[in-house]
Amino acid sequence: MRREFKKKSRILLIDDNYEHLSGIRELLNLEGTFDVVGIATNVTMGLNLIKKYQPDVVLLDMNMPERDGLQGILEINKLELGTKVLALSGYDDADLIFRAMKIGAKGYVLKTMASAQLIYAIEEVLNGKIYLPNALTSRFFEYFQKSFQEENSKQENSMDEENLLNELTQREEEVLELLTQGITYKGVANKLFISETTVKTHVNNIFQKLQVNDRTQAVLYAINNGFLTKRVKIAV
Amino acid sequence: MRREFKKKSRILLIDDNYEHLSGIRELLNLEGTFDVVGIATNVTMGLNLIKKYQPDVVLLDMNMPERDGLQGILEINKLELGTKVLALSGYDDADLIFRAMKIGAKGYVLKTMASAQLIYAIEEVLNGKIYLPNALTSRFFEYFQKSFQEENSKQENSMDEENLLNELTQREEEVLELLTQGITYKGVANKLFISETTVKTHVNNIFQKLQVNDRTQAVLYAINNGFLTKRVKIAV
DNA sequence: GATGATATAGATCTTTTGGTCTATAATGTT
DNA sequence: AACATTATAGACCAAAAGATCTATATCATC
Repeated sequence: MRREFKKKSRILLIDDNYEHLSGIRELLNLEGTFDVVGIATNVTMGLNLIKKYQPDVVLLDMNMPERDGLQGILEINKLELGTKVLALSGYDDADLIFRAMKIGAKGYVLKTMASAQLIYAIEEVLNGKIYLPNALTSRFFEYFQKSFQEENSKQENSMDEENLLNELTQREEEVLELLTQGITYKGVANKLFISETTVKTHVNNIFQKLQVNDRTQAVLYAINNGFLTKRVKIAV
Repeated sequence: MRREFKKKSRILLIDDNYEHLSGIRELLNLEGTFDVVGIATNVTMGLNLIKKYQPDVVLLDMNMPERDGLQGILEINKLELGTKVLALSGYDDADLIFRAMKIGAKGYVLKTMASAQLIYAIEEVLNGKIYLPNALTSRFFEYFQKSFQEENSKQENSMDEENLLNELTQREEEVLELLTQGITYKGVANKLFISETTVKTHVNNIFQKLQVNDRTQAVLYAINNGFLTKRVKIAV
């Protein structure tokens, strides 16, 4: 696959600093393999241009007034045009990096980085990879690990303690699952095609096993102990 | 800071494959800047050696029987000796990478990687950085973003919708807070020094505002709508 | 064939919850 | 002064939830 014969990659730039914008455009145009199909100084304009020109990659500045970069990522992704967003920022703010990556940026580069690295980042992203410079990867993970620290130390301690959820039989798990959706005995009975009293029996057994005395506590126990695994929640 | 005068870095290896263990030991010894202070073929042995020799870095194989690698990371960190764990694995299993990094690995390298890269990884980790090869960074982030996908798309849609929790008065929030701990009317009444009927009134108002009909649903609404923000949960 | 675990279900009773309506005091707003 | 909001609280009632005890039927396993 020789570069010369490849179609030029379509790039769009969004940055409220016009000087910077022009600088990058020059740089990318000089490179020869890129085609800067549009530039915008705010997200709203950018979104319109994206719809119009459907670029492969959008370089999106994170630090803009009003509708900011994070929001921009979400909205670009909402268009579902397969546009890849490469976040661009002046600072290596760990929180910002974390949030940008979390909501779907394909990479994150600093404005202070050498232009060669920017080019490389764009190429990686174009190839479907995710690109984060080593320094930012470090900062990202420090933040990442810190945000999970609490949970980890909790887990260290509770790891040898058995998870009471494991005591539940399959049927009991099904019942609990429905309880975590806020359903009454009658509702559960209907869903599982069993009598209400049977549900009550199951629920009572669940309470015994989880050492709680009511639904709410059972549901909370379930949520806090990985019953609804893969649940992730960090404020954007 | 010239390498020759630096104290050799202390490394410990844990891998159930003895051949591999010896191979790495040779490699690191040849390098000259490392001092392999111990090797172990399982986590239990490894932990003992770590307590004894206090290495700077532990190379820990992820794919071991019985007490596995993830558990190993947790337990090494629990010792709080500042030992840096570099995870080592034969496969680039995204889930495993994610979980290892989440619980505090300082890096993750594949056994198939060139020895130079292993050396580099160890050095980065020794310097307090976090090291993940580009390929694994990509895999990590794909997994990472996927696990947040649901939440992101939810946020896109619900971003303008008002959060019903905002309708609640301060007192109602306090009551809801207690409900999310699984407390009865009587319990809430005692905690807030008000009568049980007052609590009922508040709770009824909360139900109205959140458009639910019982505690469980209210608690679930609260949890799912950022009442307990910064809550993070991914199964280890 | 006895044992144990599981799923099913009925009877009974107490406690808790939830719905509705009314009422008062305090506070702030127009 | 009139009005709205909020926090407080009582009365009453119906529905739901929870606790306890007993009892079958199935299935695996020893």
